[in-house]
Order: sequence, then structure tokens, then C-alpha cells
Amino acid sequence: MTRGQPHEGLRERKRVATRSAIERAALALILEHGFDHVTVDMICEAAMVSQRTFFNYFGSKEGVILDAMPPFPGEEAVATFVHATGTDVLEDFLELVFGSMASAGPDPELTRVRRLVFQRNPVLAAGLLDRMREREDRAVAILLDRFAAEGRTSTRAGELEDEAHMIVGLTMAVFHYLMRKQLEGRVDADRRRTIIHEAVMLMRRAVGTV
Amino acid sequence: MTRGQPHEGLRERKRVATRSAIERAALALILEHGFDHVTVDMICEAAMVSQRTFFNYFGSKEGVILDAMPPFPGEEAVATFVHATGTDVLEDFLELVFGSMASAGPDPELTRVRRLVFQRNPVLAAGLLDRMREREDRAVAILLDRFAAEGRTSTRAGELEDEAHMIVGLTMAVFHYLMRKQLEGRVDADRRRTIIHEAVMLMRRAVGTV
DNA sequence: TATATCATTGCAGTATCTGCACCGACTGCT
DNA sequence: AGCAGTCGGTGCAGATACTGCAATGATATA
Repeated sequence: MTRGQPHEGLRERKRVATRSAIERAALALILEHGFDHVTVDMICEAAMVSQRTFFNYFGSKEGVILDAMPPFPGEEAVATFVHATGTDVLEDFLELVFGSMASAGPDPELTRVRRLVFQRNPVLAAGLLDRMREREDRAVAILLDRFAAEGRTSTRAGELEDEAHMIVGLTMAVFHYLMRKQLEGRVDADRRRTIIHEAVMLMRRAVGTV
Repeated sequence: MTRGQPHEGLRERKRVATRSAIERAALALILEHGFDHVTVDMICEAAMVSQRTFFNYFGSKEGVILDAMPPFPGEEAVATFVHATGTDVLEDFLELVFGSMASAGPDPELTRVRRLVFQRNPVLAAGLLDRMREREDRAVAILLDRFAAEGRTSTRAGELEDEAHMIVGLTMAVFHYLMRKQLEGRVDADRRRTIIHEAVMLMRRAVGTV
């Protein structure tokens, strides 16, 4: 527990502790019984917290799993993506999205358990796609920034927007594909790059651009 | 489709009448107030039916809209797809899926209203994607049949399965893209073909840029 | 007509989620 | 230390989606 700030307030520390307690209790119960055989009340009892508190932290039951998996990372990673040149936009974008999910949350152990839960509950993986869809505008904006940084200009109105939307859809397709292929253990950056590249190659073949 | 038989039983006729009443009431209310501002009780009152009856016909609130939109059509259309040759597999598959949705249900007016509802409620369009995901195994089986009919053999174990899964994912991507582009009025087969082709072209560009 | 089937219903109950008001612990300032 | 304001946690009432069960009455069938 190397606390960067020596004091960040007792109130804030308690907050973090409460959230963490709920998350740990939820993940343990879900791992044991499966998502739909666990009720919010069960989680609250295990976490020694009222149901109302649970919903104060997580807007929904799914939120316990999904909230810690943001589809987009911080400003610096986005900036790196936007100003990268000479590499494939689609692959870079996939790397950006999957990289953010791989490093979700401060506790790597929780992230590992979460991935286990996703493997056993496909319905939750679908929830991740929903989150991504909800943030599509943000994704499109990022992609348009990249296009601009590359000096691309549209010959037709909305042309670049269309391409950005399509890339978002393709990202969801790859995500869906990799989820199906289980994508277990390893998450180091090199292997992730390889997996993404293979998926893109398969996509090219399926699309007929070989 | 039941106009041919003069008698198919009073019980059956009442059944379809009840289902139709619920569907019409639901669509009208949802068009007016939006999906999440309509409760099941409201629909039941308008359809003069108990809530229990509603859930006897439709497993869920979303089912009122989604049940009539099967992601795959009947045997004959599937057979046509499987044995088609010389055309692009992806485009044919897209045509198969979208064609089935365009001709959903016996009442074309209801189908038209349903499409309106989908445009105004993106969350319901996401529901369609979920249905498609639930039937992914069926979709993959169809695609493998097509591959077999084309005489394709896999050099590596699971190669064709991977490609089939990827095509399903790409289909979802195109569906997602077209939903975003609104895809209003026209549904005649020719225009649908054109729209699909354009989407695939855009996809090729997004996937092939270096 | 007698019997079986089945659509429909009411009812009780469970589960997710929300708005509201209260309490009490923390926090910042004096 | 004391005081006032903030805010996390809680209980409660209620809305809403959905399920199992048993009863009832209309329809089908023998």
C-alpha cells in the first residue's frame, strides 16, 4: 500500500475501502455462484453494507463488474494514439481499447478475477460492448483527431465520420471475436499486439481484401 | 398466411388476435412516449389484457418489439444462401440477415412502425444485436454449410470456424453502422443490396489502410 | 354430452433500482 | 477546542419487471 499522498483524508480512504469491499465481495460471490445466482442483497451482506449504499457506488448490479472496465484510457494514451504515424489506424485503435481494459483498476488481482468472471458470463461481456456503444461519440472524436493529425481531409461531407463509425463497429467485432476465443491468461503488451494483428488479418480475409 | 384455411380453430384465432392487440398497443404507446416511459401495465391496460397474459406471450418487455424480428429467416432462404456461388460470402450473409428483418411479421404496417421505434430507441437496436449474438451458433453453422458447399477445406483445425465467427462479428458491425446511419424508409431488395455493398466497401477501406 | 385442453387471470412473491429524509462521522475554519 | 458545513451511509416507501401457482371458464375432442 504505497500511498502516494501521505494524507488524502480519512473520508476518502473510507470511501475507497467501502467500494473495494463491495467489489471484492461481489467478485467472490459471482465467481462461486455465477452472476445471475447472486443477488444484490447477498453482496451487501457479504460486504457489510446496506443495499442503498451499493447503488450509491454502482448504478446497477452489472456496474460492480463493468464500472472498472472503461473502454477508453486516460488522456496521455489517447494523445499517443492520436499522434502516432506510419502505423495502421485500426490496429492502433484496437490496441488503445484493449490496453485500457487490460490495465483496469488499481488492483491487478481484482482485474484478473474480473477477466475470469467475463469468461464464465458471456452476458457480462455483452455489457462491455454496450458500454463501448454508449461511448461511441467519444471514440469517433478520438478517431477524427487522429485523421486530422494525419492530415486527412474528406472529399465528401461526413466521409471521415462514416469511416470512424465503421472503425468503432469493427473494434466491437474484434472484441466480440476475441471474447469467443476466450483470450485467457496472458495480457502482456507484445502478445496482445500479436493477437490483435492476427484478428485483423482474419478480418481482411473475411472481407476480401487479401 | 392463415387466410388460406377457412377454419383453423376459434382458439387459435383468438390467440393471434390477443398477440396482435398487445403488439399494436405496445407499438403505439412506445411511439408516443418512448420505450422506457412506457410500463408493461400501460400496455396491458391499452390492450385490455392482464399483465400475466402479456408475459405469457412475450418473455420480457423488450420481447414485444424484438420477438418479431428474427435474425434468421426460414429454411428456404437459408438454403438459397448456402448454395449460392460466385458471390461474396459476407455480402450474401448480410443480405440474408437484413432481408429477414425487413420482412418480419405478417403485417407490413407493424413492421414499418417497428422500424420507426428502432430508430428512436437505440437501446432496442442493441437488443437486436443481443438476439443475434444469442443465435451465433446457428449463424456459424449456416456459414460452415456455405463453405462446405463451396468446397472449401480448412488447412488448420478451426480455421473455417474462426472465419465464420469473424463474419458474424462483421455482420454485427455493419448492422451497428447502418443503425447509426438511420436506414429510414426504403427496404426494397435492390436498395438494400446497394446499402450493404457500400457498407462493405467502407469496411474494406477501413480495414485495408496502412 | 362428458372430458380434456388450454388461454387467461389474480395473487403472492422476488429482484432491481430510485427518491427522500435522517443521522452521524469527517472537514475546514476560527 | 469548538462550531458549522459537507457528505457518506442508512432505512424506508415505492415503482417496475418478472415468475410460480392454482383456479376458472371457454374451446376442442371423444
